[in-house]
Amino acid sequence: MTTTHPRTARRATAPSLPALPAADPELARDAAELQQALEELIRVYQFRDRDRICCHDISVSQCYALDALVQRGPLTLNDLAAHLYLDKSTASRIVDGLERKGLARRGAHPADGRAVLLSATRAGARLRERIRDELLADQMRLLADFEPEVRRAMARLIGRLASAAAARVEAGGGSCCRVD
Amino acid sequence: MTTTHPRTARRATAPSLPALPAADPELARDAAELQQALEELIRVYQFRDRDRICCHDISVSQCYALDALVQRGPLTLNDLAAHLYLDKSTASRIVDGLERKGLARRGAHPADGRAVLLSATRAGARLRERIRDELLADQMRLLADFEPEVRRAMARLIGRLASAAAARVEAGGGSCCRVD
DNA sequence: CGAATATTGTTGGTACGTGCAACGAATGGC
DNA sequence: GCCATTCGTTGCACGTACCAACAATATTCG
Repeated sequence: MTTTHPRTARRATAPSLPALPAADPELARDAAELQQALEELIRVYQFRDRDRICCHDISVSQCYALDALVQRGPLTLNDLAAHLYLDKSTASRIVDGLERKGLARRGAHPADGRAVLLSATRAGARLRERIRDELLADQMRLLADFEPEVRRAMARLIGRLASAAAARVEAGGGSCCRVD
Repeated sequence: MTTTHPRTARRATAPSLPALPAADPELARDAAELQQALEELIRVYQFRDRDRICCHDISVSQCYALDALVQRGPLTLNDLAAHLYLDKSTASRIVDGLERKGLARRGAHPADGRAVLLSATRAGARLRERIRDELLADQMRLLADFEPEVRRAMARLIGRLASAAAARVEAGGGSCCRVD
């Protein structure tokens, strides 16, 4: 325990894992398999994103933020932070970067003097479109090797998984080392 | 173009997107859906990992590295870096962190005086096991809501997708703004 | 063998990502 | 009008990430 990371050690060891579906070997196997596959998937996609996005003079996080601003219209900083699962300070700095590059704008909130309304500029929307097209082209090349039913199933199932995971997280479904 | 990120601008605009499977609206739709779903999935899982792993006084990257060392036995630094899709300097620093915490060790390579052989310590293996169990428990709780066939399919398809993506990346399937 | 070349890992430099705590400004309840 | 709350920014500390340069060792080839 040399460095005490901020997010560190709210409780080091769970006394006993909370309410598991208990003995279901099938479930356990599926979970392990999924865990392994997800880890690989995330590692490789993170790399891909770094590689593909950074050459547009924009970071991956900035790209995600830009995407959110384009897709979900004007957002307050808190909204954006929540959507990205980031601290508002982090979100603020990411917006700093986007603003510096002229890709996003901080506007006044009509009804709340404290809040800011973030939106993408024309240039931001254009860039986002270009990057999106490139990633999509990548994805198409990758998917072309799969049978149509398989790739359709992939998209659907991953969507369901993402939604379920998001719901879990948003429901506070267990922040770090749960305090019950 | 204020800040010139290292990985920036090897070529700003692709002259014309290389060899797409061209006109297949089905494929395009699936790709777009998958893209969207993956983005959400990765965002939420990254958050989960940060939240779950960091409270063990270890960073997400360090955890991935530790996992690789445990699962794949002793590795050289280059091997580890390749596995994690990171620069060797980054990998070296991550190992610094693990070593400082007594979770990994740098050993001499029997056949090559330049190389180091990285391995996890007992403590490292134990920690990795504990974290793995927690993540797995999470995963099980999440999967418990799905029908058995669905969750099995999820695990399998995500595995296939990850493999395909990894193969693409490793084949140099298109580094940033491809130079042809 | 010995010199040139290549590879391995570390370090310096730079910039961004990330969270927490503390802060000023504005809002809202009373 | 005052106090508590909320919004966003900033200070701080550290991790992540790249590239470039370097020392130490291996390898190739004359």
